[in-house]
Amino acid sequence: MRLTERKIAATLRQHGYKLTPQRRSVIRTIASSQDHLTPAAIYQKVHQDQPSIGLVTIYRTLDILAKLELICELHAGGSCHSYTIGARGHHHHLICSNCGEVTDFAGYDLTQLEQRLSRQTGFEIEGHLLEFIGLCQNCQQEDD
Amino acid sequence: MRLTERKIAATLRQHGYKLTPQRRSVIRTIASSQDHLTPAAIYQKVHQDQPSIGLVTIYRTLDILAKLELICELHAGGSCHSYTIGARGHHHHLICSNCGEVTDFAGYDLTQLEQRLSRQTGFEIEGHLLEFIGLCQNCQQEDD
DNA sequence: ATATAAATGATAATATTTTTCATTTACAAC
DNA sequence: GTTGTAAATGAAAAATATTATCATTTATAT
Repeated sequence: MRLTERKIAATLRQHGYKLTPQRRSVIRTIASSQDHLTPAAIYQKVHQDQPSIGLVTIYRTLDILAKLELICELHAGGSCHSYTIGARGHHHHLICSNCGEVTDFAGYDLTQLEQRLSRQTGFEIEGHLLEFIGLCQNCQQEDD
Repeated sequence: MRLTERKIAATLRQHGYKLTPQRRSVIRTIASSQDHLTPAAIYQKVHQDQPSIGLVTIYRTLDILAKLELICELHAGGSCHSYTIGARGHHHHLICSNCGEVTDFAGYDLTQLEQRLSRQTGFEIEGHLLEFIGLCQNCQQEDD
Protein backbone atom coordinates (compact mmCIF):
# COMPACT_ATOMS: atom_id res chain seq x y z
CA MET A 1 0.00 0.00 0.00
CA ARG A 2 1.22 3.44 -0.88
CA LEU A 3 1.94 5.94 1.82
CA THR A 4 -0.64 8.66 2.21
CA GLU A 5 -0.01 12.35 2.32
CA ARG A 6 -1.08 12.38 5.98
CA LYS A 7 1.26 9.63 7.00
CA ILE A 8 4.17 11.34 5.30
CA ALA A 9 3.40 14.66 6.93
CA ALA A 10 3.25 12.98 10.33
CA THR A 11 6.60 11.29 9.82
CA LEU A 12 8.17 14.59 8.87
CA ARG A 13 6.92 16.15 12.08
CA GLN A 14 8.11 13.19 14.10
CA HIS A 15 11.59 13.80 12.84
CA GLY A 16 11.54 17.44 13.82
CA TYR A 17 10.94 18.92 10.39
CA LYS A 18 8.48 21.76 10.07
CA LEU A 19 5.41 21.29 7.98
CA THR A 20 5.44 24.23 5.62
CA PRO A 21 2.89 24.82 2.87
CA GLN A 22 5.66 24.25 0.35
CA ARG A 23 6.49 20.86 1.77
CA ARG A 24 2.83 19.93 1.95
CA SER A 25 2.45 20.81 -1.67
CA VAL A 26 5.46 18.78 -2.75
CA ILE A 27 4.19 15.79 -0.80
CA ARG A 28 0.66 16.14 -2.18
CA THR A 29 2.00 16.36 -5.69
CA ILE A 30 4.10 13.24 -5.41
CA ALA A 31 1.47 11.30 -3.51
CA SER A 32 -1.26 12.07 -5.99
CA SER A 33 0.72 11.15 -9.07
CA GLN A 34 0.98 7.68 -10.47
CA ASP A 35 4.16 8.52 -12.31
CA HIS A 36 7.73 8.95 -11.33
CA LEU A 37 8.53 12.63 -11.44
CA THR A 38 11.78 14.46 -11.91
CA PRO A 39 12.57 17.42 -9.65
CA ALA A 40 11.80 19.72 -12.57
CA ALA A 41 8.42 18.08 -13.17
CA ILE A 42 7.57 18.31 -9.50
CA TYR A 43 8.55 21.96 -9.55
CA GLN A 44 6.21 22.67 -12.43
CA LYS A 45 3.26 21.04 -10.72
CA VAL A 46 3.92 22.54 -7.31
CA HIS A 47 4.43 25.92 -8.87
CA GLN A 48 0.75 26.07 -9.85
CA ASP A 49 -0.16 25.74 -6.21
CA GLN A 50 2.72 27.73 -4.73
CA PRO A 51 3.74 30.25 -7.38
CA SER A 52 6.53 31.67 -5.26
CA ILE A 53 8.29 28.39 -4.62
CA GLY A 54 11.85 27.97 -5.85
CA LEU A 55 13.37 24.90 -7.42
CA VAL A 56 15.84 24.80 -4.54
CA THR A 57 13.06 24.04 -2.11
CA ILE A 58 12.02 21.11 -4.27
CA TYR A 59 15.52 19.69 -4.10
CA ARG A 60 15.75 20.24 -0.38
CA THR A 61 12.39 18.63 0.27
CA LEU A 62 13.17 15.66 -1.93
CA ASP A 63 16.42 15.12 -0.06
CA ILE A 64 14.60 14.97 3.23
CA LEU A 65 11.85 12.71 1.96
CA ALA A 66 14.37 10.37 0.40
CA LYS A 67 16.46 10.27 3.55
CA LEU A 68 13.38 9.29 5.55
CA GLU A 69 12.53 6.76 2.83
CA LEU A 70 9.14 8.34 2.31
CA ILE A 71 9.71 8.57 -1.38
CA CYS A 72 11.38 6.16 -3.66
CA GLU A 73 14.18 7.07 -5.98
CA LEU A 74 14.42 5.75 -9.47
CA HIS A 75 17.49 5.65 -11.66
CA ALA A 76 16.18 6.06 -15.14
CA GLY A 77 18.02 6.84 -18.31
CA GLY A 78 21.56 5.87 -18.98
CA SER A 79 23.36 8.99 -17.84
CA CYS A 80 24.57 8.25 -14.37
CA HIS A 81 28.24 8.34 -14.93
CA SER A 82 30.49 5.55 -13.90
CA TYR A 83 31.97 2.86 -16.04
CA THR A 84 34.10 -0.22 -15.89
CA ILE A 85 35.25 -2.70 -18.41
CA GLY A 86 32.63 -5.17 -19.56
CA ALA A 87 32.87 -8.75 -18.42
CA ARG A 88 32.23 -11.80 -20.46
CA GLY A 89 29.36 -13.18 -18.53
CA HIS A 90 26.99 -11.04 -16.59
CA HIS A 91 27.69 -9.68 -13.16
CA HIS A 92 26.23 -7.27 -10.66
CA HIS A 93 27.58 -4.71 -8.23
CA LEU A 94 28.05 -4.11 -4.56
CA ILE A 95 28.89 -0.48 -3.86
CA CYS A 96 30.26 1.03 -0.69
CA SER A 97 28.26 4.10 0.19
CA ASN A 98 31.18 5.56 2.09
CA CYS A 99 34.26 5.09 -0.07
CA GLY A 100 32.65 4.19 -3.37
CA GLU A 101 34.47 0.90 -3.72
CA VAL A 102 32.75 -1.41 -6.16
CA THR A 103 32.78 -5.18 -5.83
CA ASP A 104 31.39 -7.30 -8.61
CA PHE A 105 29.45 -10.45 -7.96
CA ALA A 106 28.35 -13.07 -10.42
CA GLY A 107 26.23 -16.15 -10.23
CA TYR A 108 22.86 -14.62 -9.65
CA ASP A 109 20.45 -15.28 -12.45
CA LEU A 110 17.47 -13.06 -13.09
CA THR A 111 16.19 -14.68 -16.27
CA GLN A 112 13.35 -16.49 -14.54
CA LEU A 113 12.11 -13.31 -12.95
CA GLU A 114 12.59 -11.57 -16.27
CA GLN A 115 10.40 -14.11 -18.03
CA ARG A 116 7.74 -13.91 -15.36
CA LEU A 117 7.61 -10.13 -15.60
CA SER A 118 7.53 -10.23 -19.34
CA ARG A 119 4.55 -12.58 -19.26
CA GLN A 120 2.72 -10.60 -16.63
CA THR A 121 3.26 -7.11 -17.98
CA GLY A 122 3.77 -7.54 -21.70
CA PHE A 123 7.08 -5.72 -21.48
CA GLU A 124 9.80 -6.73 -23.88
CA ILE A 125 12.66 -6.66 -21.43
CA GLU A 126 16.03 -5.46 -22.70
CA GLY A 127 18.12 -5.35 -19.60
CA HIS A 128 18.26 -4.81 -15.90
CA LEU A 129 20.14 -3.14 -13.12
CA LEU A 130 20.86 -4.86 -9.83
CA GLU A 131 23.05 -3.17 -7.28
CA PHE A 132 23.50 -3.42 -3.56
CA ILE A 133 24.57 -0.46 -1.48
CA GLY A 134 26.27 -0.78 1.87
CA LEU A 135 29.42 -0.34 3.89
CA CYS A 136 32.52 -2.28 2.95
CA GLN A 137 34.58 -3.90 5.70
CA ASN A 138 37.13 -1.09 5.85
CA CYS A 139 34.53 1.60 6.22
CA GLN A 140 32.71 -0.34 8.94
CA GLN A 141 35.87 -0.38 11.03
CA GLU A 142 36.31 3.35 10.81
CA ASP A 143 32.87 3.38 12.35
CA ASP A 144 31.91 6.94 11.62
CA MET B 1 36.68 -12.99 -17.41
CA ARG B 2 37.17 -9.33 -18.19
CA LEU B 3 37.39 -8.16 -21.74
CA THR B 4 40.85 -7.27 -22.93
CA GLU B 5 41.86 -4.09 -24.66
CA ARG B 6 42.54 -6.10 -27.82
CA LYS B 7 39.15 -7.71 -27.85
CA ILE B 8 37.42 -4.40 -27.40
CA ALA B 9 39.43 -2.78 -30.17
CA ALA B 10 38.54 -5.63 -32.49
CA THR B 11 34.85 -5.34 -31.70
CA LEU B 12 34.93 -1.64 -32.43
CA ARG B 13 36.45 -2.29 -35.83
CA GLN B 14 33.94 -5.01 -36.55
CA HIS B 15 31.18 -2.51 -36.06
CA GLY B 16 32.72 -0.04 -38.44
CA TYR B 17 34.18 2.34 -35.92
CA LYS B 18 37.64 3.73 -36.51
CA LEU B 19 40.38 2.92 -34.10
CA THR B 20 41.83 6.29 -33.19
CA PRO B 21 44.62 6.85 -30.67
CA GLN B 22 42.09 8.66 -28.50
CA ARG B 23 39.76 5.69 -28.45
CA ARG B 24 42.63 3.32 -27.79
CA SER B 25 43.67 5.41 -24.87
CA VAL B 26 40.17 5.52 -23.39
CA ILE B 27 39.87 1.77 -23.75
CA ARG B 28 43.29 1.14 -22.25
CA THR B 29 42.48 3.40 -19.33
CA ILE B 30 39.22 1.67 -18.52
CA ALA B 31 40.58 -1.81 -19.11
CA SER B 32 43.57 -1.30 -16.88
CA SER B 33 41.64 0.14 -13.97
CA GLN B 34 40.03 -1.93 -11.28
CA ASP B 35 37.69 0.88 -10.35
CA HIS B 36 34.59 2.31 -11.82
CA LEU B 37 35.48 5.63 -13.36
CA THR B 38 33.39 8.69 -14.10
CA PRO B 39 33.78 10.43 -17.47
CA ALA B 40 35.72 13.18 -15.72
CA ALA B 41 38.09 10.69 -14.08
CA ILE B 42 38.63 8.95 -17.39
CA TYR B 43 39.34 12.30 -18.99
CA GLN B 44 42.00 13.10 -16.42
CA LYS B 45 43.80 9.82 -16.91
CA VAL B 46 43.57 9.84 -20.69
CA HIS B 47 44.71 13.42 -20.79
CA GLN B 48 48.16 12.39 -19.53
CA ASP B 49 48.52 10.17 -22.56
CA GLN B 50 46.67 12.35 -25.05
CA PRO B 51 47.05 15.93 -23.85
CA SER B 52 44.98 17.37 -26.66
CA ILE B 53 41.92 15.23 -26.08
CA GLY B 54 38.65 16.92 -25.20
CA LEU B 55 36.09 15.78 -22.69
CA VAL B 56 33.60 15.51 -25.54
CA THR B 57 35.57 12.70 -27.08
CA ILE B 58 35.40 10.84 -23.80
CA TYR B 59 31.63 11.12 -23.75
CA ARG B 60 31.35 10.06 -27.36
CA THR B 61 33.61 7.08 -26.86
CA LEU B 62 31.81 5.98 -23.74
CA ASP B 63 28.49 6.13 -25.57
CA ILE B 64 29.79 3.83 -28.26
CA LEU B 65 31.40 1.39 -25.85
CA ALA B 66 28.26 1.26 -23.74
CA LYS B 67 26.07 0.72 -26.79
CA LEU B 68 28.23 -2.22 -27.82
CA GLU B 69 28.15 -3.43 -24.22
CA LEU B 70 31.90 -3.39 -24.01
CA ILE B 71 31.83 -1.39 -20.86
CA CYS B 72 29.46 -1.63 -18.02
CA GLU B 73 27.54 1.29 -16.61
CA LEU B 74 27.09 1.80 -12.93
CA HIS B 75 24.49 3.98 -11.29
CA ALA B 76 26.15 5.19 -8.15
CA GLY B 77 25.17 7.96 -5.87
CA GLY B 78 21.65 9.05 -5.35
CA SER B 79 21.32 11.79 -7.90
CA CYS B 80 19.49 10.33 -10.80
CA HIS B 81 16.35 12.29 -10.53
CA SER B 82 13.03 10.63 -10.50
CA TYR B 83 10.81 10.03 -7.55
CA THR B 84 7.59 8.42 -6.56
CA ILE B 85 5.79 8.00 -3.33
CA GLY B 86 7.19 5.33 -1.05
CA ALA B 87 5.30 2.13 -0.60
CA ARG B 88 4.70 0.25 2.56
CA GLY B 89 6.36 -2.94 1.57
CA HIS B 90 9.17 -3.08 -0.89
CA HIS B 91 8.79 -3.04 -4.62
CA HIS B 92 10.90 -2.79 -7.73
CA HIS B 93 10.59 -1.13 -11.11
CA LEU B 94 10.07 -1.92 -14.73
CA ILE B 95 10.87 1.06 -16.93
CA CYS B 96 10.01 1.60 -20.57
CA SER B 97 13.08 2.78 -22.40
CA ASN B 98 10.95 4.50 -25.02
CA CYS B 99 8.23 6.39 -23.16
CA GLY B 100 9.59 6.28 -19.63
CA GLU B 101 6.52 4.62 -18.17
CA VAL B 102 7.26 2.99 -14.84
CA THR B 103 5.52 -0.14 -13.61
CA ASP B 104 6.09 -1.33 -10.09
CA PHE B 105 6.32 -4.97 -9.22
CA ALA B 106 6.40 -6.57 -5.82
CA GLY B 107 6.85 -10.07 -4.54
CA TYR B 108 10.48 -10.58 -5.35
CA ASP B 109 12.60 -11.04 -2.30
CA LEU B 110 16.30 -10.33 -2.30
CA THR B 111 17.04 -10.91 1.37
CA GLN B 112 18.57 -14.33 0.84
CA LEU B 113 20.94 -12.99 -1.77
CA GLU B 114 21.62 -10.05 0.49
CA GLN B 115 22.59 -12.34 3.34
CA ARG B 116 24.78 -14.46 1.11
CA LEU B 117 26.62 -11.41 -0.19
CA SER B 118 27.02 -10.01 3.26
CA ARG B 119 28.60 -13.26 4.44
CA GLN B 120 30.86 -13.56 1.43
CA THR B 121 32.08 -10.00 1.20
CA GLY B 122 31.79 -8.61 4.70
CA PHE B 123 29.66 -5.75 3.41
CA GLU B 124 27.04 -4.38 5.72
CA ILE B 125 24.28 -4.01 3.16
CA GLU B 126 21.97 -1.04 3.49
CA GLY B 127 19.84 -1.28 0.42
CA HIS B 128 19.60 -2.28 -3.17
CA LEU B 129 18.39 -1.23 -6.56
CA LEU B 130 16.65 -3.60 -8.93
CA GLU B 131 15.21 -2.30 -12.16
CA PHE B 132 14.32 -3.81 -15.47
CA ILE B 133 14.48 -1.81 -18.67
CA GLY B 134 12.47 -2.65 -21.74
CA LEU B 135 9.69 -1.71 -24.09
CA CYS B 136 6.16 -1.49 -22.75
CA GLN B 137 3.32 -2.94 -24.79
CA ASN B 138 2.29 0.38 -26.31
CA CYS B 139 5.77 1.20 -27.48
CA GLN B 140 6.22 -2.25 -28.99
CA GLN B 141 3.17 -1.72 -31.17
CA GLU B 142 4.47 1.52 -32.56
CA ASP B 143 7.35 -0.66 -33.68
CA ASP B 144 9.90 2.02 -34.36
C1' DA C 1 49.39 8.49 -52.65
C1' DT C 2 44.65 9.77 -52.40
C1' DA C 3 39.65 10.29 -51.53
C1' DT C 4 36.23 10.30 -48.21
C1' DA C 5 33.49 9.49 -44.47
C1' DA C 6 34.19 9.54 -39.77
C1' DA C 7 36.28 11.51 -35.70
C1' DT C 8 38.24 15.24 -33.21
C1' DG C 9 38.64 19.59 -30.49
C1' DA C 10 37.19 24.24 -29.54
C1' DT C 11 33.51 26.71 -28.26
C1' DA C 12 29.19 27.56 -26.77
C1' DA C 13 24.75 26.18 -25.25
C1' DT C 14 21.89 23.64 -22.20
C1' DA C 15 20.68 21.23 -18.12
C1' DT C 16 21.22 19.96 -13.48
C1' DT C 17 22.48 20.53 -8.77
C1' DT C 18 24.55 23.04 -4.88
C1' DT C 19 25.97 27.16 -2.19
C1' DT C 20 25.29 31.44 0.01
C1' DC C 21 22.78 34.64 2.56
C1' DA C 22 19.22 37.93 3.82
C1' DT C 23 14.35 37.49 4.80
C1' DT C 24 10.36 35.02 6.29
C1' DT C 25 7.76 31.62 8.92
C1' DA C 26 6.24 27.40 11.74
C1' DC C 27 5.73 26.25 16.07
C1' DA C 28 6.78 25.79 21.01
C1' DA C 29 6.66 28.39 25.26
C1' DC C 30 4.49 31.58 27.59
C1' DG D 1 -3.03 35.49 21.31
C1' DT D 2 2.12 37.16 21.50
C1' DT D 3 6.62 36.34 21.16
C1' DG D 4 11.31 34.26 20.46
C1' DT D 5 14.02 31.27 17.88
C1' DA D 6 15.69 27.95 15.05
C1' DA D 7 14.51 26.29 10.78
C1' DA D 8 12.95 27.04 6.12
C1' DT D 9 12.49 29.81 2.10
C1' DG D 10 13.64 32.29 -2.30
C1' DA D 11 16.79 34.82 -5.20
C1' DA D 12 20.92 34.80 -7.31
C1' DA D 13 25.00 32.97 -8.49
C1' DA D 14 28.27 29.32 -8.71
C1' DA D 15 29.51 24.77 -9.70
C1' DT D 16 28.93 20.66 -12.24
C1' DA D 17 27.55 17.75 -15.95
C1' DT D 18 26.13 16.93 -20.57
C1' DT D 19 25.06 17.93 -25.44
C1' DA D 20 25.21 20.49 -29.93
C1' DT D 21 27.61 22.86 -33.68
C1' DC D 22 31.06 23.17 -36.99
C1' DA D 23 35.56 23.79 -39.12
C1' DT D 24 39.65 20.96 -39.21
C1' DT D 25 42.04 16.66 -38.99
C1' DT D 26 42.70 11.74 -39.62
C1' DA D 27 41.98 6.47 -40.15
C1' DT D 28 41.36 3.51 -43.53
C1' DA D 29 39.93 1.44 -48.01
C1' DT D 30 41.27 1.89 -52.63
